[in-house]
Amino acid sequence: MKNLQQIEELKKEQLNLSKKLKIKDRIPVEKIKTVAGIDVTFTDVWKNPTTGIACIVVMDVTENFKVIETVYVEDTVDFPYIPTFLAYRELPVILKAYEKIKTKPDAFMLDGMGILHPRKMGIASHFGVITDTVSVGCGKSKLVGDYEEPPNKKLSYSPVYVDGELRGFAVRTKKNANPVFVSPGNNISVESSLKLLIKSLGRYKLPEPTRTAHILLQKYRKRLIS
DNA sequence: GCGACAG
DNA sequence: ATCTTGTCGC
Repeated sequence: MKNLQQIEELKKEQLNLSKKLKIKDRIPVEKIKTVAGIDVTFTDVWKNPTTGIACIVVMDVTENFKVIETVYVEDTVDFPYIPTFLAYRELPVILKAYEKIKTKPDAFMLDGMGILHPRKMGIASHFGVITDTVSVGCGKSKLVGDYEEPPNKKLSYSPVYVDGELRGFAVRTKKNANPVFVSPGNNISVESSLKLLIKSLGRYKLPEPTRTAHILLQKYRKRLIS
């Protein structure tokens, strides 16, 4: 567990980091070619501490999602999952993987939220601020915000608001599938985060970069524990 | 006071 | 997040 004092400290840290956010385009989405998908899994999710495994897959979204580079990193993780503090659990191992990649992708796509977070510091934003990169968060479920269910039609979407402010979109990436939630991590606008998500979509519900990272991790994990 | 709550 | 194959329904 974790004591209340420490949580309050981390909240302050998130608020401080949020001051460094740049929610505007560093590069037009039209010029983005390479997108890195980032995901994390654990050998034992119920245990603490446990071993976390991070995977980063760099791919060219303009060349049929051709994979350019893949890296994996294992590391001990000793921080529980606490809603709104996901970064403190998963970011350390992710940063190790980040240091390992040799190519410099135009943008990063993470599993989870960007500024669609109570303090605008979802894991994608935290990552983007720490590394000063273009990042986007795309999660399978909502953490915070108000929105209306988008129509059941491929690529329909609806805005998600927090404190009356537009923070992201609920996007129906596939017909008959629940919407995903996209928001800027850092160095990109809310509208462009939606454009990049759409640009990163293949024939599945989840964007290819994170979907691929997730699949590769499942295989890596099975090989590791078996 | 009660419910909600990324992975 | 993970345990797990086939099966039902839009």
